[in-house]
Amino acid sequence: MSPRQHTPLSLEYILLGYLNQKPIHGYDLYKQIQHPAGIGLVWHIKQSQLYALLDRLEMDGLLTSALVPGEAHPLRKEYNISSLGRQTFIAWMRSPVLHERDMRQEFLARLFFAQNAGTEIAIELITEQHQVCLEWLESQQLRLAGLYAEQRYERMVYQFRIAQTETTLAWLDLCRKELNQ
Amino acid sequence: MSPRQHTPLSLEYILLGYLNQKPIHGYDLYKQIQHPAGIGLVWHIKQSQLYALLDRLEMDGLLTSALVPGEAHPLRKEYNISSLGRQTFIAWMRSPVLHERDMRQEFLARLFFAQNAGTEIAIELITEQHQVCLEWLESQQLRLAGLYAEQRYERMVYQFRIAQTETTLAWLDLCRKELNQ
DNA sequence: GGCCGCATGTAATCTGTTACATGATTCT
DNA sequence: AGAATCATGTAACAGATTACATGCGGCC
Repeated sequence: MSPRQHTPLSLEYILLGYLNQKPIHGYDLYKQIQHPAGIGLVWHIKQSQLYALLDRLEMDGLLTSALVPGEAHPLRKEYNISSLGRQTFIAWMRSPVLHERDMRQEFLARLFFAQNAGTEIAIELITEQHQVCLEWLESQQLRLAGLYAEQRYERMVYQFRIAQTETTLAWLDLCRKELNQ
Repeated sequence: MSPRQHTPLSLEYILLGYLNQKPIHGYDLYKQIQHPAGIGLVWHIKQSQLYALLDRLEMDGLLTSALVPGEAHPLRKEYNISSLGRQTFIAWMRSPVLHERDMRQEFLARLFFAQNAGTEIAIELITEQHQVCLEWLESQQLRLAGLYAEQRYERMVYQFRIAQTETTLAWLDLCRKELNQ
């Protein structure tokens, strides 16, 4: 019956999540997802993939679309969530979450192999990564002030990212101390 | 000249990293990568992908292979890193690292969209995730004792994972408090 | 006129997963 | 004899990236 052989993954739920808020067209949706105060802080997507996913979600009946001819802009294709789409989204929101098993931080891989490269290279690596984290933190701290009290959930996701980076910094310090002994 | 159109990604460097330690065949390498006290804690790979990558690394001249007929085991294909492979690996180890921009934690996506689902659902979500993190932590704590003092780098990666999860727990508590106000 | 931003895509390729195939050896 | 583990893959597909194509409207 179903035209799909696979279960939709998180990216598709994220699109449904945005469409659950209001109808939107691809270009605007892309900008919203990219926006670093929102989901863009932790989740990325390419424009070409976005359009492809919207297409597929429509084919699967989770979205409907309507062409909006432009007065002051080019032709838009505005998407709207269907009741099936809304059901699917809610089912996802309520399904059990797991502990993420795969973190794929390139830095961790390098540190792991530093055992064969010698202590000095490991310390260099740690120092460099420490610097990168610090710079990122400094570039971000300013933004927190810009998140108003009403933007609760944006702020939470933001704070998560900050907290994780601070933990990484503290851990890097510990590693460096241990290697200097 | 080169048969490849792409630059190798981290997974391929991880294979080179293991092969830089000693010659090994696919099956053993797979078990080492999977082993949760090592790189397996943060990086996953499927067996079929592993064999495919080894194949490609050999075609690219980064590895050589030799068949080892078995006395007490089936036929093995033992891989050895080439000098080009070693150069490639070292260049990767010394290249600049970036701050990871993409974390893709499904839980964060759900929390973000909880703004449309209501506070109760958000609190439910947070409570559930808190439980998942706690259970994971408890399942892991025992292992730290098993990592001897010599296994420095394994222990560091391990401690990173633990610290990140503890930070997540603290952050979840903060979120819950804020939503309960 | 030329460039930038808006807006939607296509094609090719690469990365990673799922499912399956095959045969040897070891354990019970 | 049968099951589990050792050992190496193939085929098909899904997910994601890169590069390119196309056209409209507004601004300098």
